[in-house]
Amino acid sequence: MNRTQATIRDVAARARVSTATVSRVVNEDTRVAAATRDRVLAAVEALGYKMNQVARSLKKGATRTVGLVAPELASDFFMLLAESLDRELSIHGYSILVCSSWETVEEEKKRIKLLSERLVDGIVMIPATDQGRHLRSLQASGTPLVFIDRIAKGVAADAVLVDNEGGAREATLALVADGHRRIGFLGGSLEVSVARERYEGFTRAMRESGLEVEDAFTRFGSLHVESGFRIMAEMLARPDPPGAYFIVNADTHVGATNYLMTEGRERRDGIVFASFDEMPYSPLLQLCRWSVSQPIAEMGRQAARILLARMRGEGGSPELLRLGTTLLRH
Amino acid sequence: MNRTQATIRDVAARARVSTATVSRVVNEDTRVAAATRDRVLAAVEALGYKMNQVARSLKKGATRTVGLVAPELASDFFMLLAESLDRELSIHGYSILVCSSWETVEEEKKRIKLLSERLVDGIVMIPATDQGRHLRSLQASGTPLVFIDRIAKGVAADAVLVDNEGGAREATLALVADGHRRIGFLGGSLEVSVARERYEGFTRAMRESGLEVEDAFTRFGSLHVESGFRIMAEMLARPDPPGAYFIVNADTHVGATNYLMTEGRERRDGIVFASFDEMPYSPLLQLCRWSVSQPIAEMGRQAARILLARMRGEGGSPELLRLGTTLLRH
DNA sequence: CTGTTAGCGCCTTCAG
DNA sequence: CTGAAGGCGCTAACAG
Repeated sequence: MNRTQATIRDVAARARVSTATVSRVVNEDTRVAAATRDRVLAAVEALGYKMNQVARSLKKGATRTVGLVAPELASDFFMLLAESLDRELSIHGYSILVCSSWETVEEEKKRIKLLSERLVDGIVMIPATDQGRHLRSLQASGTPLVFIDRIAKGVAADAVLVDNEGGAREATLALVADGHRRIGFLGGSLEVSVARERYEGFTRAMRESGLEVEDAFTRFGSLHVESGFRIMAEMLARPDPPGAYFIVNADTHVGATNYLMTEGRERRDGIVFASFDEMPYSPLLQLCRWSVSQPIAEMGRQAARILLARMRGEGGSPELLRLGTTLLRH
Repeated sequence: MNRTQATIRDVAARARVSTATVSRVVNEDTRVAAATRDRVLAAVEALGYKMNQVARSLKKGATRTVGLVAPELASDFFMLLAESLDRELSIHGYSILVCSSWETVEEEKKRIKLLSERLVDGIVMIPATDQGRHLRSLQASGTPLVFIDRIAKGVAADAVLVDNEGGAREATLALVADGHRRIGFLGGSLEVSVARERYEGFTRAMRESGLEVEDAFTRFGSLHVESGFRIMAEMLARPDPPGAYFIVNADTHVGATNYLMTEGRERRDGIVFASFDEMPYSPLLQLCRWSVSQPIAEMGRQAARILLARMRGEGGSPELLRLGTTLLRH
């Protein structure tokens, strides 16, 4: 085994052709005589030649790489998305460079800069916040950007979202139809567009049903398990808490249910949830009556489709896709 | 905004220095006069210069990128690992290129080739199977490789594993101590080292306790939710199923519990689980009495540590790390 | 302290 | 159908 990797030159020398011909062969250019091609391929085989994609990228100004930026990597939503994106993009020869923004704009900015220096051909991102001004320079440089799940302001990019307001409204109306009149809201900060839209769907459904949205029955936290645990505990510490709740996402839902599991059975009797997200472990969420299922894999497919089109150079004004959700009864 | 990205040359021209000086400044080389540095930095600012990392990588023969290959991206274990790795590696300026092997060696081989062509500086992988012969050429090329969670045969690489046998044994012994004598095993294929080792821990504990491992009480599937659901159903379809089970991982556990949730309460009364993995939703796994918690974040940290050392060029024989697990009572 | 120069490995006209 | 040659943007000797 040779210490150093064979280059296109070594192959050329061995096959007694020029590097241009080797390049043509390995790139499947048709304008090469069959005999020459065979000689080149034999040399490739013999030397264990492997193309240096970095050199190729430098020459072509494109890397066949897309960046994926998310506020955190350890979330069910993110991983399903990443899997869907990988499936779609790898078919077309793209690799995925993942990075976490740790839920802050500053870190997001750094990641974007990094990706941009690495000449990624496109970026898919779940923005950490509503703020999108730091993405301007990216756009100016011509790198396609597709938002997914959430959207940031101040920058015109394609986006694949779900109908958060509609889904939340539907779920809340289902609780109302079940006869609940005192309904609480357990959710994430309104600064995150997803949480805000779901809150709006909730309040709209309440208003349409002639019900009051009581501040005392509303709790905002982050979108994490611990937050769900805490705000559920806070809620139940109140004198007369509601029996039904709309919950903003899966993690909050898990946290809230976890809290109730630490309490006695009598404490959770008569408590009912309607919640965003349907996960493999959803059947275990005993208090869940309604869940709003998001088409996560489809979001990944659509984002990949749009990004691929942009990377192919297809122009046009930004596409804003809002996919529907499905209400499930448990 | 200029149509084309400024290069080191544009900066050099504007600052009236050579490209070498610009290179020194942007690479924080100290041997540059303060006045010159300032002029260069001003030009960098004015032109919005951004280093082309692809060109840099070509020149240096290193990309500050590590590949992460896993059988699937959509698993809680994988995503926690990815997060931990990203945290550790990004500190040192490395980015992560993720790809899925879709649980097959052929696909794994393709991904490895891709990563290797992209000149990643190192690879962390959860092998899809025991087979590791296709990783030989990678090793020969000098790219450091660290296995995590599982290990493949036929190739000498560093590995970060957990004590699967010990953890499974401990959990099984706990069930025995609770008075159970008829204990079933719900698990993954023995061709996956993780499942095989846990099965061995289970049988060892049974043997040590003077108990029989009955084939009729043993079910192998994949390591997924659906598999857990199915094998639990199969087990309970038997005339006289056991009341206690050791379950090989979180997904199988969720699947098995999901199945029991579809059945009446009387059906699951008296059924108890001991299982590998502790997840945020674990409190919802009502039938779980004992769980074996894996230090996933620590595995990521250790893998990153080893990989960074290898990428720094530190030699030595492969390091095989086996981290301990923690038995938790529920 | 700064500049000149020679590539890293590949692609791509342009000739032949 | 094939070869020669000039970079892509950056770094690293080597001079000065």
